[in-house]
Amino acid sequence: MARPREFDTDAVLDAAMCAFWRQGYEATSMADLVAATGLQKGSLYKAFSDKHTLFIRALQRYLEQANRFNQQLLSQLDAPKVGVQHWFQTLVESYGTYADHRGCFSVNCLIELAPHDDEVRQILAAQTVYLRSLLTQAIAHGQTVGDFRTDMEAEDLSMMLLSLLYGIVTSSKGGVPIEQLQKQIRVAIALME
Amino acid sequence: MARPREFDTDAVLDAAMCAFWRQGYEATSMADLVAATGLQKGSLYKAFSDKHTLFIRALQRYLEQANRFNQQLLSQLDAPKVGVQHWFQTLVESYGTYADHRGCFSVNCLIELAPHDDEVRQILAAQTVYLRSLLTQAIAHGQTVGDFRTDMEAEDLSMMLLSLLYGIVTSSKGGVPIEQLQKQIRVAIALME
DNA sequence: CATTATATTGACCAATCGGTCAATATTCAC
DNA sequence: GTGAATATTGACCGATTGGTCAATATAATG
Repeated sequence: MARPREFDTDAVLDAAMCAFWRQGYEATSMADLVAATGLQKGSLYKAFSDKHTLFIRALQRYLEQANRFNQQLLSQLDAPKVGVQHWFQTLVESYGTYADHRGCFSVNCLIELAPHDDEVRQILAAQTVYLRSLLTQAIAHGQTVGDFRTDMEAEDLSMMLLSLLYGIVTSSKGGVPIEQLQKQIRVAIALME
Repeated sequence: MARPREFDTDAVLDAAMCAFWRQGYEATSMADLVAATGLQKGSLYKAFSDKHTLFIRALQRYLEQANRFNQQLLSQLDAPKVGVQHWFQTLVESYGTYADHRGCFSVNCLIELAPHDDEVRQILAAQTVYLRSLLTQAIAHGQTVGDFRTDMEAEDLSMMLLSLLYGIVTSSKGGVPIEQLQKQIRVAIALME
């Protein structure tokens, strides 16, 4: 018995996510978001309360999509080493080939917001725990089938691999060519054999 | 034959650097810089032209100081493995224990500015080249004395180690405890033996 | 002391910031 | 069609943004 929404919430969140992803939180103005989403300012505020809430919603949507990918590529692998390497390569190829060098949204948020934004920090901490559990499981499985060295704990190897991922996507923001990024993955995987 | 400066340029640059380091470029206003440096707005503009120029000067000063440290700890090591590990640990201990989680200024700049600020990107690219050369040299030396494995190129190992450093300081911004960061260094060094 | 040259100061500026809201439009239930 | 409920619109707001500048102060030179 009321007027229905004219826009698709998910599409609007995707557009906002893209803007925040490329420019960061502070550098993205409400005017940018109006342009990116196609909504009027008032509609944005009516639907999402304020800039920060809209940002959190966009971040959460990003993580949901990322985790669908992570879960798909890291769970129940027949060939853990190849699987982990493929997951890593695919991520870096995706993040490292955007012409606008937008990098990884999670890493961008860690750097720009985590130190002073409790909500963002908490969301990203939970994300790290989840991703690490997927990665640790894959590596531990790989150790049982001889894919990875067993003189180191799977927990420690997964932590290192995750930090390396963060570092590689950081390098990519400075314009390091994709071939150099890919080579680092091969080196890291080789060190874990 | 004219009135002399009342302030010390380096001290002002240090104060500005600290503000940019903690809050990022966009989130630091000229009002913040006035408060941090103790100068009046007009004096800041007279001495440094504009916000961006001031930022570049602060970044350059940061890199000079960082490279004095890097050069001191990575050149002509009698015990390359211990030396590299010590350099790494000292950096991470420093970056990972600031109460404000400011992280590494270079990494912050890579994430926030490198994609759309040519000057910053160029400065950081040169910095990466320099730091990598120091690190590669130390590792190559270590290979000749049996400290590091020789089945991998020193170039590749140094690249990986540098990315790992970037990743570890990124993790530190999310509040990962220092012990976990230090453990990653030990694991990485062990993998290189 | 007068001149020259630069430094300091703080009032001032247009533009933009995030955010609000009254007016209008649109839908469904009756 | 009427009324209730929500959506959309864009003008509007005070605060803050980066930046300017005329007035004043301070030094070295002659």
